[in-house]
Amino acid sequence: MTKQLRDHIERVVPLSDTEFEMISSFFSLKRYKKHQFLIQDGEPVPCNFFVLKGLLKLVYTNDAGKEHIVGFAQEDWWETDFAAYYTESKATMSLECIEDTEVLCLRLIDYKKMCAAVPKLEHFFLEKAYQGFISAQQRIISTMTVGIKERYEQLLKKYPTLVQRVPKSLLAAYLGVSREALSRLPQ
Amino acid sequence: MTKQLRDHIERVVPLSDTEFEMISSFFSLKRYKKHQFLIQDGEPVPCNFFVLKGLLKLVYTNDAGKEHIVGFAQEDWWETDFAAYYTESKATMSLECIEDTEVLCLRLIDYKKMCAAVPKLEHFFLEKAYQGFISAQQRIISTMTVGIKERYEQLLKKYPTLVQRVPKSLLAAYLGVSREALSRLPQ
DNA sequence: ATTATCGAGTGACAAAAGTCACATCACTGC
DNA sequence: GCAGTGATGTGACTTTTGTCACTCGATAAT
Repeated sequence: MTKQLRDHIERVVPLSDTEFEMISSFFSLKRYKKHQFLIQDGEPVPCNFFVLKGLLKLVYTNDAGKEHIVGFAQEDWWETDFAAYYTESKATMSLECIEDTEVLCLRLIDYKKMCAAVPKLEHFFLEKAYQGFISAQQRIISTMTVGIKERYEQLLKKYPTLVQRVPKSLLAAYLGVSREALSRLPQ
Repeated sequence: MTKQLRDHIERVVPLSDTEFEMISSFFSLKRYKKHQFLIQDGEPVPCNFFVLKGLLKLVYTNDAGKEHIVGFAQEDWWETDFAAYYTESKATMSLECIEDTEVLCLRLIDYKKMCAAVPKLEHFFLEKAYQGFISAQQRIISTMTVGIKERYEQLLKKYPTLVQRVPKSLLAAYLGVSREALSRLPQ
């Protein structure tokens, strides 16, 4: 069951059986249906979520009520409103299922206990944080430097499987353009 | 001299005198003049830089030769082409002085040795990485959800001192718009 | 089976921003 | 002092993108 999580962590830091037993005791499994919310804008953020199966969207809704996709999360990805999670404040985004989804939930208290119990996990999360930072910075650069068509092509190249699971209207909301603009791309 | 670095680190993790002595032995002080490059696009990235005094710009230049500002760095900020630094590959960006600048340089090998010698530093860098990720994500949201005027106002509010030290043409290149568009904002 | 709903494409028009050209002002270096 | 450079603002025009309205086809719900 949680072999998936163990494999995921061990791609960065090796674990003994007892270490992983300890780790897995801090997570809880939850199942959500399509259209259900894991995080509601304006409410506390209960967990950081590790996706076992399914697909999520992290959505920021502006004052005008327009939805912008901050990120997607498919199998083996972590997702949450990280700023709110880590500072224990209210969510500014929502996290919603695009498909029926199974996640492992990690509360902030348990994250801290877990890192205290197995210190090498801080190294794992450091690697994840570096990856997240690099990805975010590359997305900023992509937005600034290339047109819609190339951004869409970069997305196709980087996440080919994800693109096929997500409607184009949501991809447009992720790329920061209207669905019409994305629809009008040559080819 | 390096009290500045110690204070900076101790805002996250407390250090003994011997720990800090160890830490400071891994850094080297360098001075650069306005217009000098700390990182050249296409070359290896020697260091992660901690700014003691001065002001830097991290620049991505696209195929058309247009410059885009990925970030600025003033006193007590860390800056480098992180993706290239951490993976020991060639830089895709340049890091250049906007003012005469003093930095503490940390090579990747020394970063690793230092973290091995003083493990709690991984926690410090984890905090920095989380901050960097959150900032980058908020910048993405800002770009997607609000117009130029509000982005500029958010920048003013978040980094009031920095804005005064940087020409508006560079701020425009940071915000992702032409300098004319920024210049034409009402008020 | 027949309504709804959703995803997707398209035309017409408006709004926003980019590009190019030019003018001004402050500062630097000789 | 004076020429050169860089920062800034502005007008004119073009290009891109957003918005609104409509259509079509596939899928889901009853």
